[in-house]
Amino acid sequence: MTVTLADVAARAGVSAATVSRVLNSNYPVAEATRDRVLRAVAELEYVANGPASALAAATSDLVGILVNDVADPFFGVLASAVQSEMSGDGTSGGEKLAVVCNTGGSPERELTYLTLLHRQRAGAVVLTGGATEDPAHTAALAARVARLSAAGTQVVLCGRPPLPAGATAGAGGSAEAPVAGGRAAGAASAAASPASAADAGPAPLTVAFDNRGGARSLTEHLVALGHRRIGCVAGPEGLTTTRHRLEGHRAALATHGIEDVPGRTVHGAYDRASGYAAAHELLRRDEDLTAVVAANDTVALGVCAALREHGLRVPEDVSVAGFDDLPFSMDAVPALTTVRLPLTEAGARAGRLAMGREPAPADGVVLLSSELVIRKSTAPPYS
Amino acid sequence: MTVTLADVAARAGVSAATVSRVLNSNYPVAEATRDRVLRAVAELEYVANGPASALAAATSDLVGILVNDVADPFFGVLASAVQSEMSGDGTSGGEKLAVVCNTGGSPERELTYLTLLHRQRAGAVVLTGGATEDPAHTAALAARVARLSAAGTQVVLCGRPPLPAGATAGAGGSAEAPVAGGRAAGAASAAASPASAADAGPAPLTVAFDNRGGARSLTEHLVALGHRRIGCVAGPEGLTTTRHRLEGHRAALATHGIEDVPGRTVHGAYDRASGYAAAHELLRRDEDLTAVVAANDTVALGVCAALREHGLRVPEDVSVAGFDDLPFSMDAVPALTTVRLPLTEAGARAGRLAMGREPAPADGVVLLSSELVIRKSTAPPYS
DNA sequence: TCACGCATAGAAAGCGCTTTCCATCGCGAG
DNA sequence: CTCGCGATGGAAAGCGCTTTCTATGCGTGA
Repeated sequence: MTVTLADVAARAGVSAATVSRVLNSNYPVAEATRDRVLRAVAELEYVANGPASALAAATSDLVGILVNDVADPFFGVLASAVQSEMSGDGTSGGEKLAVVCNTGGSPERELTYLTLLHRQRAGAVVLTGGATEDPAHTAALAARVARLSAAGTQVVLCGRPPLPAGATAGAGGSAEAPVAGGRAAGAASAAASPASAADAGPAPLTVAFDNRGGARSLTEHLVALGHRRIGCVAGPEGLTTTRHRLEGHRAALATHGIEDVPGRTVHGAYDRASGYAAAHELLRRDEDLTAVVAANDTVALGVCAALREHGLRVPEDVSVAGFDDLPFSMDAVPALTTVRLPLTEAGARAGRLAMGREPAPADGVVLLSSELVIRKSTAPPYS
Repeated sequence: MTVTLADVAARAGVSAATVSRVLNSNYPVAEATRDRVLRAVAELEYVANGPASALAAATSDLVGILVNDVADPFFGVLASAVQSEMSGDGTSGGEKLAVVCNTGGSPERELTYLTLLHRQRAGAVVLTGGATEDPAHTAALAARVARLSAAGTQVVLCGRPPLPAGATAGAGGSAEAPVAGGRAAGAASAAASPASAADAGPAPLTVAFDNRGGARSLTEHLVALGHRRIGCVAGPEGLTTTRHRLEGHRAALATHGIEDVPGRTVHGAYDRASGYAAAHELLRRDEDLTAVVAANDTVALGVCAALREHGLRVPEDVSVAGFDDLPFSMDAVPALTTVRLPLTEAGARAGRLAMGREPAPADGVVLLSSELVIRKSTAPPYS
């Protein structure tokens, strides 16, 4: 079988306890003994049994990161930043296994992964990805998060809004135990309630982007250039991010007394195909748009492609603006005007917060501001 | 504390053994009993302790995926495919926690993660990322992989060549136990050697790309168009992928009797900045290049940017070809001519192989062929 | 010189689960 | 009517590690 602690102990001529102490270096061990143990470990090529350690110590060195899709640059960059921060970047010796989980944007898989991470007794979890506004899912999510917290796991939401305060405590009890009848039920819940208050554990933290402000400044940039007929390819309906960006866009319009024509807004997914389709639809409804703000950079690329097919030049005929400032945006032709979200900073801070390497803000929320990046895809209309 | 198996058992009025059997459904349990247990589980919101299960069952439901950088689309797409295949895609109930680990391209971190995964007793590991040709690292890697295999973990290499056959067995013993002296040493190794032969476990499998063939067809495409002065921005030196692509390129040149001028090849990293710098360098050396083949699509983007700065149009003045056919390549302007690597298929097959859902080929290697994709960035010279 | 305290290391009790025996029950066969 | 067997469920032994509690050996002050 595999080499165990006992084997190492035997080889080094010490007890298992001593080996454990050497490896976890949290107890005084004489130099000579330590050397002997370390040598035995090397000779035997001993690799500790993680599950056993986790069981005994009641905590594992696993930390999780949930993303919608690693293949999407937005999440890729975010995940990369979070991970390098969480796994200690190889610097500190405290090796954590930072793992990223792909939810594929599915709320169910999100819950599943949260449970799986809970099951693994992960030490921390960073949750990114679109937050749906579906109350049922929000409640279920809040309940899961509350349970993770209760188990001592630090949860950090990144790039999404904080969980509704009430839901955290409320949903767990009501939504999750539909079959509360039975003989022991009364006693159990009576015992559980006070405990849950005490066991609340680390409160969930949040690192969010100022989507509203970013969208607003983007549209204002367009308005400042002279655009009045601005199309909007918004993200999927029912996502807070979508709503916030749309609100920012509308706020800018309102500020400048521009009518918000409903037909000029089309919803779609955060991918190129949606942008392509949406742009065609927008053009079908109104041939005279002079600008289009897209849900994000990827969508903007699709919009540009559709525009080109219509024989329209960007930005001479139609200006196009993206969002996120993904890596490829500066290389697009024309280079995309967009709103830069501090993805790397967000990921890093979320990671640090999760690992307790950065003090949590009083209200538990870090709001990161965005920055308008003006490049070549926007210009005055009719130029 | 947390709810344990025993709590559920008590609540359901059965023994812990029964609860375990219900949850792992691998033993006949009467319908009524099962219902009672399931209800208790729901009421108590029981979440099994993964480490404990893993310890008792001597296997965890963790499966790992190693990549260089999730923020890089190449790995993002690959990881996404592997993961959706490994985590059962939500279809089968056998929930695995498929986790992706970012090595950042560092051989050390690669080894570290392998050890960490071993420590967690991962059920399977898919290893992607550039394979260095450094013998020391290759040996160390082979040794780690051998140990994982010995522990029963199925290892699958994806998008990289198979491990050298000899190294797998050889390196473990010689490279890893430098301090073999000591009283118990003789006995231990005597016992270990026969065991390691028996414990060999599942042999590592490989899913590789035909980099050589792809590069060759790409350069031949250029030659067929009439190009003779072809620059080459190769990947980092010391990587097998780099070497294979370069060999393919040179083979094509040789076939058509075109001299392989050393100065026309420049090495760089797999990123945009390298492509940009390399193109400038290439132009400095030879103003009259009519085409450039890049290490991959991302690099090609950088090459295009540099060319543009030189006032050269693509493809009218200089043709540019990429490699990989990443998602953004079709949207580039001009759309990139490139070699499509079946990333998704590779990831999916690697995932299936790792999970034992697909029979392993006799020689343990699956070679996926590439496909030349001709788009707008290549054209006849001087046109 | 002797007791006392400190620095080390060992013994052993679990951590929560899986799984191998066994015990029990109910039933049809002899 | 009794015996044996299949179908269920329980008891208990670990899995490999951490950690408390305890024992030992030594140096030191009185």
